[in-house]
Amino acid sequence: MPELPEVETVRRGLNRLVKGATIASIEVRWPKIINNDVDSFKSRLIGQTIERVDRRGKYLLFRFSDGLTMISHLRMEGKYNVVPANEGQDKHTHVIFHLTDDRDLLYNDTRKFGRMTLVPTGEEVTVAGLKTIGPEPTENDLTVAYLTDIFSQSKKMIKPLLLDQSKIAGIGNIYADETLWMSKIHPMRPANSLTDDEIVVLRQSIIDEMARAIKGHGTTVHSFSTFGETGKFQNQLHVYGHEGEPCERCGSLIEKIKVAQRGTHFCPHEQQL
DNA sequence: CAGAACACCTGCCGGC
DNA sequence: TGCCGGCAGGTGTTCT
Repeated sequence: MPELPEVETVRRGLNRLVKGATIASIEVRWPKIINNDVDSFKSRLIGQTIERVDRRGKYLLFRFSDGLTMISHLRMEGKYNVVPANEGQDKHTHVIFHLTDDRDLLYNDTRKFGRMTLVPTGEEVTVAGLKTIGPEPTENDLTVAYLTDIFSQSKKMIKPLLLDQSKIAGIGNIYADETLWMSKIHPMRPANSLTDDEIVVLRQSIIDEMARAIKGHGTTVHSFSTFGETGKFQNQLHVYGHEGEPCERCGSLIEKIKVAQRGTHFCPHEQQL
């Protein structure tokens, strides 16, 4: 469920469903998901109440009553579900938070890539990933001056740069392709070759696209739903998953290539090197 | 230090 | 049908 809009959708769902809930006990079936010592992770959380869930980039931050924060990253396939006690588990359920109100908060993850880390609130910044995370893709945080600065200092291709979480938080493979298409910029353009105008357009595309995707409850690729809410944003994608189909603006066929090991979709007519 | 390659996992799809 | 390679919305580590 991975990019920023999907994580934000999960965050809102969690706040709706488990804010104020208290942990009765915890089962960990795949210990590698927990970055802490598993016994200490469990014992410190038992009896704690979820005060709220925050987000930074693609990281969820569960704020607990006793000054603890559980950092949760879903990576490729992590999902949360809230179910009646002892229901809804399957072979991909790896962590179960039994709540005191006869419900369970389940963490499911087909590929087991997701990770959870428990830290004292305020020490999030010591965790790899959050240590170096860049600004949120919002009007206030992502300034033209900042982008101009980081782009001018890098010869790297623009697409892998957009995916670099230490430069901008929250962009993933889908929205990188979508925002480059909207900005008519080839994914392999060196970052320092972008003109001032292109930077302004790309910045606005990123900010607007993230906001639109959040409004649409994110993109659902494998027909999974989040707390009963299926993201609808996949209906608004222009290039991702549309290889071989005509570009909506010019009719040229969308191509799929590999850029820095990632599948990359673009319009060869409007996005030129 | 930047950048690339690889590691971590499972499921699904297409080709033979 | 079965096996095999390749691919998937991500990031942390290790090696140049």
